[in-house]
Amino acid sequence: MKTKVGRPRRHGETRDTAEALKKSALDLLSDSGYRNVTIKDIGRDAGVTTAMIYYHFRNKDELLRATIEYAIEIALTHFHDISENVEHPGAVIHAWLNMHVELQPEIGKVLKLIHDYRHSDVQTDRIDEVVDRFYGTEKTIITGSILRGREMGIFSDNGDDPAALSNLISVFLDGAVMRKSIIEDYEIRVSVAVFERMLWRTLGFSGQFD
Amino acid sequence: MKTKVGRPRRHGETRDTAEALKKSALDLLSDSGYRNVTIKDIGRDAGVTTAMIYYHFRNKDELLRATIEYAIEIALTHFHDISENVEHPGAVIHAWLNMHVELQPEIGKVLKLIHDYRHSDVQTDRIDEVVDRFYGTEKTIITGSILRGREMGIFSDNGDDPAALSNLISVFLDGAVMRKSIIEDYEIRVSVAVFERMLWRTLGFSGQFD
DNA sequence: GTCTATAAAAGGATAGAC
DNA sequence: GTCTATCCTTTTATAGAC
Repeated sequence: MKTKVGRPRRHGETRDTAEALKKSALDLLSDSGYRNVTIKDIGRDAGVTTAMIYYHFRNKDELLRATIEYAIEIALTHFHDISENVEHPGAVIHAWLNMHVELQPEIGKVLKLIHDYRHSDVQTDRIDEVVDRFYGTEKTIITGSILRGREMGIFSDNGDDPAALSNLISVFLDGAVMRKSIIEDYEIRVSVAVFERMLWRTLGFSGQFD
Repeated sequence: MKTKVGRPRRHGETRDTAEALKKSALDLLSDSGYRNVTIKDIGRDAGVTTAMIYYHFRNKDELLRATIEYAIEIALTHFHDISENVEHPGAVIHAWLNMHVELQPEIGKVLKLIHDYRHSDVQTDRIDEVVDRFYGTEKTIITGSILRGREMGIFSDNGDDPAALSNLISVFLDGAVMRKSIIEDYEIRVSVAVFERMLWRTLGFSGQFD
């Protein structure tokens, strides 16, 4: 993930501090919610004063926007890892589901930030774009796997639209990740496993990779 | 829903204004997010001054807590409507899914408030309780329908735990409602329909009610 | 129960030195 | 690049009259 070129630096922005700030912002904001987190809190957590925030970012909203972009970039890295390193279409989807279980806290943070920001009065254009990319990547990977699986004869073609199925998976996973962040006791691993079984049934797949 | 007895009134709390305030709070908070909404906004929307809020509620957090309770009470009313007026177990689940499509904005508001509140520093005990009741009611209704459907021979018993299936439905619906509030274009109706088909397949049900 | 007026606090943002 | 000090605005909350 090189953003050296193409991303306009605001002033003389150095990586270290700006990134530390985004990291702190991500943690604090997703954990305590926007309302409880002040510019001062974020600075303290990152080990700098508030003035530094205004050196690196135009204002609090800018920091937030940058933080969401930052969080999504990280998530997208994991997304691509799977699509590039896993072959079997069933295994891709399996890995996909599992990734959400393993990385629930991280993905939960991203979702929470997106959700928080959604109906704010801040200009959301650039965030819209990165959110679209987030869900777009997911759709590409899952839809592609379903299609490939059908071509390979692993999945049966029961007429369901692959895009619709992909959407189903995506929505369920969001729900699961969110539920886990609302209800501590929620057994996300079990829940996702039940969903997976249901999915294989729908796709006419045995659930055995190789 | 009579709360006349048992719920301690703070001062001389009259229904009209207090409820108007909760209504306004629910709208504004779920729409713009906590951070953009001030006590003044809520008062203005409800047609009273800020002082009135402090007459009816101890502080902003108290108003919020009351608002969440209020929102969940409303949702629970819809919940019970279905379980009491629909007979066929398949139809109950169908109605359940549909209710989330129809009432997405309202349920979305509730979820958003719950989510917002979750990791705040406010004492969350009373909210925990009402959230548990919210999900508990859902679980009771859906699990009961599945069991009843199996007893009636409408659903086949494939060994899946009814509670786990109920959970699956609940989580998916939360995801769908949330997705709709994040992505305007998301076709929640279609998405839920796809899910329903998948569910009937899992339950070995034709999808025909009578 | 509701308002006006105002106190008290917090938070966002900036100037200027190093 | 980073800090100290500080300003200014917004927001929460209260006192007291009607």
